Amino acid sequence: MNRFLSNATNKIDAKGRVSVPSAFRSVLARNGTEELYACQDFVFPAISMAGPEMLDRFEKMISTLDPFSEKANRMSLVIHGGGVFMKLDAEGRLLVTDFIREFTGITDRVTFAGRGDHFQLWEPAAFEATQARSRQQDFRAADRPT
Amino acid sequence: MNRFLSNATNKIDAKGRVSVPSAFRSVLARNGTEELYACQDFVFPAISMAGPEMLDRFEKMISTLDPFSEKANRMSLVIHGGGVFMKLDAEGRLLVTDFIREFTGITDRVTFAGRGDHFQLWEPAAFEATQARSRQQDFRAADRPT
DNA sequence: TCTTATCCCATTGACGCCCATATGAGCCCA
DNA sequence: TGGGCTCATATGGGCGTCAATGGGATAAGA
Repeated sequence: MNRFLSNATNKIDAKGRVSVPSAFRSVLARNGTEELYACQDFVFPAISMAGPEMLDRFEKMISTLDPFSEKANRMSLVIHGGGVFMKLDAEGRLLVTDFIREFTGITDRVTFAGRGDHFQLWEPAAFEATQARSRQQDFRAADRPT
Repeated sequence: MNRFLSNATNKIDAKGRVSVPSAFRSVLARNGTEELYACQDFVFPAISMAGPEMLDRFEKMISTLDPFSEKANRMSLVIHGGGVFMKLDAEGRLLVTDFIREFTGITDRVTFAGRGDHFQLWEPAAFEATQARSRQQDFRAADRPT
């Protein structure tokens, strides 16, 4: 499998590290991803992670704009200024930095959620709640004939 | 990695110096940048820094404008009149001058924000606020890459 | 001479690298 | 079917290195 699927919750240890689920790590390995680009999600209080190609996609989008425009500047501020490169340690763990904690509310446990071409870091309760709500609102309602 | 990414906040010491984040310094080293060109950002209350090639880009940009236009004049005033060359000390610190303080509002701490091909110096709270607002305005709605 | 900037060295705390332990799922074999 | 074995994942922690910071000493400029 080459896509990020399902979810799992792991503990943060005393040093602030957390194991990335093995299933996700093997997707990364298969894609040859060494470094991870992490950025704040635009909708939810979650951190999105993927290989550098995600950053490339964002930059391509910015490059269509006038580089001196305010909009291009704002986008760069979020994409470049709000993104980080991280790498896993030998055991496949990553450091849960303040950058991640503050944005997500994560304290001692992390829920990893697959999102197809990337995965996300969530505060467990927030993930639970948001997922439950999404299931109801977004599907049940919309797609029914009125 | 050869781009300026992510952000970090460092303290200004009693002598007015601040450490440039190690990640940024290694990008500079990789590009062989010794001297830094600094100027006021056009959009935000931040100081932009990069190697001298950034000045070249700006000049090229101005040369596309009518040299007698007000816009060309204003730009030159900022780029040439407001630009400074700085260099780091042996420990990778730079001196936070009044030029920087007055324009940004920086007092005792500096947020370094990556911008891809350059990086910026911000007053921490201002960066936080501007980035958060940009994330909402420009991304939530429409313009996400597919 | 006094102030401001540069050079050099010390301290501390965080992070990376490495190895050890535990938990649990699957497997083999009786 | 049940007991024990094995392996992989998740977790815990020691230790060395480096980055961030502090501060004294020296050089340069006003």
